[in-house]
Amino acid sequence: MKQETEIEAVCCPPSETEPEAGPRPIEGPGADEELAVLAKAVGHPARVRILRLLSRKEARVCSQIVDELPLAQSTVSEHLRILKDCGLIRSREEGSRVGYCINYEVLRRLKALVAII
Amino acid sequence: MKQETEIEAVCCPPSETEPEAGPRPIEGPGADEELAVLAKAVGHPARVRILRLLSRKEARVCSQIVDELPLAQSTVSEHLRILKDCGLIRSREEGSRVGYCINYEVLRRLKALVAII
DNA sequence: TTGTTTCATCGCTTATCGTCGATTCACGAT
DNA sequence: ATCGTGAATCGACGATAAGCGATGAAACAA
Repeated sequence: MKQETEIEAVCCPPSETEPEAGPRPIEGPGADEELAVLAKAVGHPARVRILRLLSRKEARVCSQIVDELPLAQSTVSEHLRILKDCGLIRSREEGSRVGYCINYEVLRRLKALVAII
Repeated sequence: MKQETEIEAVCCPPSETEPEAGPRPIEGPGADEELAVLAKAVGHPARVRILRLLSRKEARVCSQIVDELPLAQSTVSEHLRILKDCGLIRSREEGSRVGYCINYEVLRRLKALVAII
């Protein structure tokens, strides 16, 4: 049996290609760039919607997310890729499906960066 | 004598064309769109930098901001316009200069919208 | 096997963004 | 009046983003 906490049970493991999430400065040029990258990813209504769907657990797998949005499957897939590239979400293969979940570590980081503006 | 608090003394009055800042829902489609608009405005390093300069009071007037950024004056002016259009900053004519300041009401709103993702 | 489902990726078109130099406009100073 | 300064706007350009349909790959069902 794998060691799974309540929250990890429905979430996705970190991937190798995921951006580093270690301790980083919350100010300075690097932080400016980091905040800009995360904010840009959030800067689209469809992606905000996706984040909320995942956060509220109203959807988990790709096909469910597609059903909730008035966009083509390929477009939704692209939005998911953008959110994944900046680390805000993670994915896990589940048979023929793909489950997505929030990466709360990066989301906390975004909140912290916004909070100190 | 005008009624000026410590903070208002260095800030700018609301403009007529400024987006409505009344009580609005923090969830739902409207909130998604609102968060996307604000996040998109923050989604550029130069604009993050401008917000920090204003927040830390390291710069106030346009020419100071231009001096702090490695961009042409017209480009900085465009970034200022984008931040102003979404309500995150305000401007005030000061003789031949233009003073800018954070609109803390809208900034608080952004923080709240991000916080509940 | 063959078909179906699920999702990512490719190719393409259109729209928006970012940047700049040049121009214009409004003030103050001379 | 003219000049100079500070800032917004304009026009153009390349780069990036957003959207879609079509295709491809993997998993499951029959």
